[in-house]
Amino acid sequence: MKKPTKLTTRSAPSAGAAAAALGAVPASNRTARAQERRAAIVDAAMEEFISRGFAATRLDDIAKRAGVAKGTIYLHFKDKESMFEELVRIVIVPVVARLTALPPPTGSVRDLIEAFAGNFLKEVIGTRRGDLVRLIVAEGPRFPAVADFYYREVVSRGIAAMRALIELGIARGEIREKDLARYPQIVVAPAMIAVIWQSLFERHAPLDAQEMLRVHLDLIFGERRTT
Amino acid sequence: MKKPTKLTTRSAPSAGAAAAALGAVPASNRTARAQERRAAIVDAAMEEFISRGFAATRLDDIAKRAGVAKGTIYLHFKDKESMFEELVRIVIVPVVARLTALPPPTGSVRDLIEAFAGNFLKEVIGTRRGDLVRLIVAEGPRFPAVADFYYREVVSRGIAAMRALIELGIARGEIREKDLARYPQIVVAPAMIAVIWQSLFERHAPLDAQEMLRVHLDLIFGERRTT
Amino acid sequence: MKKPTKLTTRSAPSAGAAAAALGAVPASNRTARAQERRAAIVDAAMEEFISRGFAATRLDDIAKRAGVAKGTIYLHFKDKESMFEELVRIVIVPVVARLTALPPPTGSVRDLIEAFAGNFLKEVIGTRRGDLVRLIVAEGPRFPAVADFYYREVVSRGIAAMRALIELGIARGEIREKDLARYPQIVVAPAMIAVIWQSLFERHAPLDAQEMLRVHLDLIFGERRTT
Amino acid sequence: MKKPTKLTTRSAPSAGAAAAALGAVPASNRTARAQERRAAIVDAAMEEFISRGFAATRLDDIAKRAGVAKGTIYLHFKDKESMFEELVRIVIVPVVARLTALPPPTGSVRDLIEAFAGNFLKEVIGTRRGDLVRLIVAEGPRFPAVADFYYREVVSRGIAAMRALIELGIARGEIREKDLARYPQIVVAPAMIAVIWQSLFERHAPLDAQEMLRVHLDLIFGERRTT
DNA sequence: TATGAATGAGGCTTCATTCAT
DNA sequence: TATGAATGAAGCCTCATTCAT
Repeated sequence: MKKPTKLTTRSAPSAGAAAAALGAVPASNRTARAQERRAAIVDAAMEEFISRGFAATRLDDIAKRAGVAKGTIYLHFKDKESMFEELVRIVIVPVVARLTALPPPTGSVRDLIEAFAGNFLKEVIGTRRGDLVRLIVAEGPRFPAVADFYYREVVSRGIAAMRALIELGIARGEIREKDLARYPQIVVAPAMIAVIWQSLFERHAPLDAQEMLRVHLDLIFGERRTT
Repeated sequence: MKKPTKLTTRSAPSAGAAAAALGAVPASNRTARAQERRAAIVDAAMEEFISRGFAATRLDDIAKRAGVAKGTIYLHFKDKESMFEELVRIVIVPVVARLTALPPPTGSVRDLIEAFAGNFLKEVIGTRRGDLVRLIVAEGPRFPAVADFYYREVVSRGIAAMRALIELGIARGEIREKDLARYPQIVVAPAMIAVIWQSLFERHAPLDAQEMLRVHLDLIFGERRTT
Repeated sequence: MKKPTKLTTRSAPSAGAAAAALGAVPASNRTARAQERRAAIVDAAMEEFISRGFAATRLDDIAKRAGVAKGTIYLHFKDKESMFEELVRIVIVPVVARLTALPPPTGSVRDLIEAFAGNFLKEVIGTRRGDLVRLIVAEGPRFPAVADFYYREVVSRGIAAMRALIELGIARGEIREKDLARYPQIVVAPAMIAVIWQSLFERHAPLDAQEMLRVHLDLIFGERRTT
Repeated sequence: MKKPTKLTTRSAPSAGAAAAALGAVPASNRTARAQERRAAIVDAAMEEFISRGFAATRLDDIAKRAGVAKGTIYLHFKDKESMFEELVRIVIVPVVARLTALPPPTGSVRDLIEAFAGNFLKEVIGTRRGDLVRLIVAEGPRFPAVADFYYREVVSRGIAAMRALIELGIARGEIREKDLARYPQIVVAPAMIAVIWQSLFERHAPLDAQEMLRVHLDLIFGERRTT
């Protein structure tokens, strides 16, 4: 992070106290407003970057969508490039946090992976977050910092976690293919493909991602016996 | 840059040869030169678009790299957009043509798919053609014409061909998972992931795509018995 | 150049005054400045378009002359074409407004027309407004919108007004030639010719427009008896 | 004239003789062809300059319309500017020549002027030549050479001739208004206005130029008694 | 802090002119 | 002579960034 968030800084005593006295927000109005604006900018920027790519996105449009003046953006971000880089962090960090704080692994490995797939299906594929993945694929080469961050925070962790699951699956005899632990990418691949497919080819040929992932899990774990 | 480029070379050997191969006649020098130039522009544009994306690529740079004047580009392409769209066609069409004219399918389905994977490995993953795939993923949403073309010429055909192979594999008993024929994407997914991985994360964690694809095929066909 | 121009002046007195006259409020300095700039651009553009014609005029030169940056022009006008079209409106509207609010028609028809000719002489012939007329003649065919506007606001009204005067003159017995009311253009023609003559042939043979118009009126009304 | 016409120069002896032997043209084929091309270029250029103005006319379009290659134009004209200047000369000279060699002035002055007006009506108003006049009005200020030439060859002569006629008319008692001789422009003005009107406002309000000119002559000569 | 008018570098594109064939 | 591909200067316009209010 290049810029510390202003959350706990500079709470204007007078104005802040007044606001507190009125019983609205605990934090100073000043700061609260600023945070709202910042969030609005982040949301708007996300939207624009996703639908136009980095280079084709205009700060004017971001400002308009966020309901702020163009100059305001520069109160929160150094410039367009670092805005983009911070953006990816800002959006991804909470997602990673949530995934890291996963429920304790109980039940079969297939159940675990299925649960994970279910989440992914609901929260990523076909959503704005899915488009973010495509955006990173698109801009990664021109933004090494973004690629680095994404690899470090998401990919490497995801791969590691998946590898652990696979090894567990192998140990428990749920997974037959022992080499799979060396390439957790294989397990994740169809989910990624689904993300990309929705962005590019949905209108050519809709893809039932859920069913595809099920078939893929059947391939890995063997067909599920009807319980 | 993975491949050395023809920065200021005037007679691009490969392109020149290709052009010469097309016309039976010695071809008036005039025309031959024009073809060379066009090829040089195509190569240069490819390179630039891949490494910077559509919007961030400057025609000036393409011209410089191709060793022609800026205006010359406009003798061959209407504008930047249609250059990009034509480019994708120009590069992809011969690839599709080559793949369409495949050798007669003999041997086991696994052998066939393995052969195909081998080709893909050699000709796409980690090459400029692979980068082109990433470029299409990146720019597709802003270039419907490109996405359409790519779906029509590459994706739909690839999926159809793969489906046929899978069905053959099922019929012959090589493939157990019957639902696989409904989602040929699953078979292709790791190859696509490999393409993207090379573009984005190679320097973070090199991926042995060949071995990964082998493991994936083992997953589908069962482990190969040592011959 | 017939009139000295406000090359790099920042506060164009006349324009500024005009702007101030419009808004009752002291008008935030911001807005006032913007209006000044706009006026400066309009003046500069007028000057350039008149002396070079539409196609040969460079926005760079307009900006330089107006003392603003190139981009500033685009805060006020969509593009070069619509700037030109708006310009004609901007300059002509107040003139028409002034003429429409004419003094009550008293005295002889000849006096009226003479008064009108006097105004025309002072305010149009040999002035920048006269050059504008020539500019419209020059660019009209390529700017139908301009020709339309000019016909609607100036020509058709002028012809109608002149026809009314002629009919009055005929009714009062001041004008003998009855068919003149069918072609008010005849009455106006020498004035127009004077405008064009000043633009093109002044240096070859100066034309005493005032005297010419007098002779023309003598032709129409008969020679004036020495009062 | 900056470039001597190639009419009598360089008649390739051999080819020329051969052509002559065949009995076709007396001049060499070479030269004849060149002249044809030159004429085609002149026609095409006229057309384009008239409909687009100098700056907006592209040599490409002239070449296309003339059926020659772009380079060929440069074999006949030094550059775009001098082409334009020569063009005006080329087109106007024969017209002037024809008018200079007028029929011997017989009959009344009114008849003479009426005859002239008739010619003007037929040959100028509403024709390409009329548009040429508008073109000169449009481009004159930027092409002093053109304005000079036009003044010298057409305007001054026309004015002089008209003045002579007016004086004759006054001497013969046909024209009452004696001062008219000082401003022959007055006599010509409606004809010029008609030219401009046709170019600009024909679609808004068609003008019966013939009738207007008749009324104008009535104004000058008094209404014609029915013969 | 917030604004948005102003800036001007930089990109795309056009087109007069050249020159090898 | 004639061609037209090639050139590159120059123009229009956009948009990230600044800064006075």
